[in-house]
Amino acid sequence: MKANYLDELNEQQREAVIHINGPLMIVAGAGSGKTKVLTTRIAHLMRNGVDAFNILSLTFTNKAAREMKERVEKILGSSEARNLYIGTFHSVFARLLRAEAHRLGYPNDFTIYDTDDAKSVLKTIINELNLDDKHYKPTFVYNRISAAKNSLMGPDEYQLDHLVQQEDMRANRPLIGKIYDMYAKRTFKNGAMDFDDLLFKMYILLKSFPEVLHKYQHKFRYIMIDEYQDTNPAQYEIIKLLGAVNENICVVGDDAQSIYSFRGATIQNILQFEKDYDDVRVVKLEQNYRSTKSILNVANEVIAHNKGQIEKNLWTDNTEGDTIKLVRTMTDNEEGKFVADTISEQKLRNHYDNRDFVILYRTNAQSRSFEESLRRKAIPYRIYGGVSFYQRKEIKDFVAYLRVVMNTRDEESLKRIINYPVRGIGKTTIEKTLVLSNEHNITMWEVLERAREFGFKGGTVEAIEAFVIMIKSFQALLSTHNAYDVSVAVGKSTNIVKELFNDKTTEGLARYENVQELLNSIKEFTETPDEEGELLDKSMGSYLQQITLLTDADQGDDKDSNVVKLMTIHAAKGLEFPVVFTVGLEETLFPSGMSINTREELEEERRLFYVAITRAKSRLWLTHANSRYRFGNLVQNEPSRFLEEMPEKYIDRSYAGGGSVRNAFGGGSTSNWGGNNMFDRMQKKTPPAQQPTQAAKPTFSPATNHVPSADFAADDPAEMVVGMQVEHQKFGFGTIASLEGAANNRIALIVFPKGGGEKKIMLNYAKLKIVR
DNA sequence: GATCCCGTTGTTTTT
DNA sequence: CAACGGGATC
Repeated sequence: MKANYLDELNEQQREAVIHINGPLMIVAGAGSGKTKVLTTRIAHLMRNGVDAFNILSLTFTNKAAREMKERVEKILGSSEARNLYIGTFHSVFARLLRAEAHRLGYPNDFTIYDTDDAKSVLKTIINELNLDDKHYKPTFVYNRISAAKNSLMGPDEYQLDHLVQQEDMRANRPLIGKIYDMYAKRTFKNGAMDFDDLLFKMYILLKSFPEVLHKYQHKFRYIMIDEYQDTNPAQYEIIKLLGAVNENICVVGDDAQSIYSFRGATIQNILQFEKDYDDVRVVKLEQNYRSTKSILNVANEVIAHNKGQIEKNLWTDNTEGDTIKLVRTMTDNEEGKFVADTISEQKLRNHYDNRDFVILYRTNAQSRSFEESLRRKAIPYRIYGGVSFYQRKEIKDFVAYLRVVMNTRDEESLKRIINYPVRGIGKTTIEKTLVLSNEHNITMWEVLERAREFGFKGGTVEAIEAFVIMIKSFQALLSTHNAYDVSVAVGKSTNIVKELFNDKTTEGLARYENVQELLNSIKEFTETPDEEGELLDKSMGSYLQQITLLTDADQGDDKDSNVVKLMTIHAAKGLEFPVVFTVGLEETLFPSGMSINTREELEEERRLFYVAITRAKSRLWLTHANSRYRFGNLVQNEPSRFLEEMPEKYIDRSYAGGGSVRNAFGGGSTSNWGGNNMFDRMQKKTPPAQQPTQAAKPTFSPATNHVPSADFAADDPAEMVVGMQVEHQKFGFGTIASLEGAANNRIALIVFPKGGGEKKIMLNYAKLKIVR
């Protein structure tokens, strides 16, 4: 054990670490050494006689959990840390539920449904109710149910709650409560829990079984929660229950970084923590060790635009550093090119490696232009997020076998594989099976097991019996072989591997490789040696649980891969990089057009921006494009309002008008707009063309200089017809030349005499005022 | 039962 | 501009 571990802390950090008993709230500003405090505190607890078995630590990602364990071990110099209970809310509760599920009537090897599985079940139910799944969109219904569960509202409460019912009525979807009810029953029948159930059922478990609650209250005497600002009411209540006896609850968070309200998180949890317990000790970590003064000052000033925060003053001893560069390009492609060029230059000029750069964006869809430009310059990169490996069809199919082997109640997975690969169990048979299972109130699997008894005949019954025997043979294998061997057997007996191997198309090849990769991952999982006697759960059930609960941040962070990283700002939370590009800073994109309707939404967008800025250690670029493709159309975007909230002092706006500068120089061709030109201008600080008005807001001049009428207000697009005179905010007055597209996606061709000629305008997107 | 073509649809953010 | 789903077709 390092004797001097306390010496490495500043005063506030030490105060947080040595507080052992009683509720503690650590308000940890960005880059203030939060992880260090958390890990040191755990080590300190253990050094002061607290048994590792009695410590529960909840994190946001599995990766954070792993790191935390490693760091505690390092401080302690022993492997006692392996006994700590560290993990994400979801994975920890999944593990506890796997031990207790029988009490709730679930199999201990219950399946965990990911979002796709859940939506698929919902779609089935919606169709069963003869509802239109275009009106009752599974995604919409899923979100409603998810929100309900995250506020601990079951189907009955949902249907009895006036406010909720009113909302559904107003949305013209009064039957969501009914769907919720059926969905809950169906997933239960399937022996499956969705993500939200892992919290919701955990709560139910603790509430309904006092002996269970007592057991875990006694076990988890010390509870630590990271990223507390992103917890939702369900998590809040569970923590409250678990911590009620000892009240040794330590929460760590930063209200300025609360960015998950769309997932039910409520910032109130952290704002109210002091009122939840008596004698809450509050420690504020206000020294930032990560960023330059310039970066931190910009961040502080931006976040100051939000109301009602926990008061704190984040400061740093670091150097002032470079100014923050603000860059405007004409298009999204040029934005991509600019970033790639700048990365090349910075590598040469400041000796950075690829791994020092990150490109942060608001939406996953924005990655495209950066991928292209990086590929063109042969800069290796890696995208985090997007479609996960485990969401690919061939992987889901294979995993469905494993799920059925573990839990035959899982109808969703069963339906997926019952005739894949084709084995003569067709649509009619499946329908019949489902009807029988409903009639007799048994699972689909039981119907299959008793197929002959239920009157299936000829080839069908043979096919079914062969299938049942096959699955049972896998189950038998499970008791003598490990997860990997069983998986290989599945691949062989089902012919899936062979079939994919024989498919020589490019996609077929990719699918084959993906399945091989899956098998490899199972192998790795089963064969990773137990670390110093640590008993890891190597069962198939544990594997399946792990892969569905993987977070984006968890995907292979090959420490040695020297590549530029691309990710959403959400995915970047908790990370830091020497050089950060935050891109797409435009109105309707960042802040998102979906989140500008209430103060709360806008403030969350601003916090997101704050998170983006504070990821940077030494250099920060902020970029935006004049126009970009969205929904297949070129749209013009105003620069983000957040850009106006930054203090001039630390900002270098000299490239703000990249496009205009280029025009001023007369170089019209994009292709010769090389990075070197850009770089040269940067070094020489050549004043851009519109320098004289720099002090004002030169960047924010609209594409044309139309000033909207005083009474400008958007009219209903439905009323617009050909020949009508309209006014556009930017393009001025024009005439509708033609209209196309369906009722709610009409596209008008409008002639703007002063605003640049013909424009195609999406009516439900652009704001147009009818003149006559 | 598979494949192809067409139209529709969607872009916040994720455990 | 994708990607996905539904329907028609073989």
